Amino acid sequence: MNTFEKIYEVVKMIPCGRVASYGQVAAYAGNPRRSRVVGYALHVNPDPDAIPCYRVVTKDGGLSEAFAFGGENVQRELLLRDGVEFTQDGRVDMEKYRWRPNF
DNA sequence: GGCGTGACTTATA
DNA sequence: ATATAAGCCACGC
Repeated sequence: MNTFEKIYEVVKMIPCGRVASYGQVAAYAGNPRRSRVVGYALHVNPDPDAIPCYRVVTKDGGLSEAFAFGGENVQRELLLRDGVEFTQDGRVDMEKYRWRPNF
């Protein structure tokens, strides 16, 4: 399986109400240094219907500055719709909403 | 195949 | 705290 497909698989396996960081996805894709490829993979986003790129955030739980699949505002709505709350800093509470496959 | 770029992360100064 | 370097992989030229 190519790195891209692995990334897609990982992103698709993110449950509702949870968010994962690029590094996390990259780590589960095989190597945490693939975070860049994760960004590119979501950038091309061949299947946005199965690949909720809005559930992928930076390590700080914040959205990428270049995030523009529809608008940062849209992302906030989608995450809120999934039950994810935002902190006053406009970031996701990674301690509570970070994707935890082991948990 | 090389080079530059990019939705990132980590390490070092 | 910011700045810089390196690492990884895919795409376009």
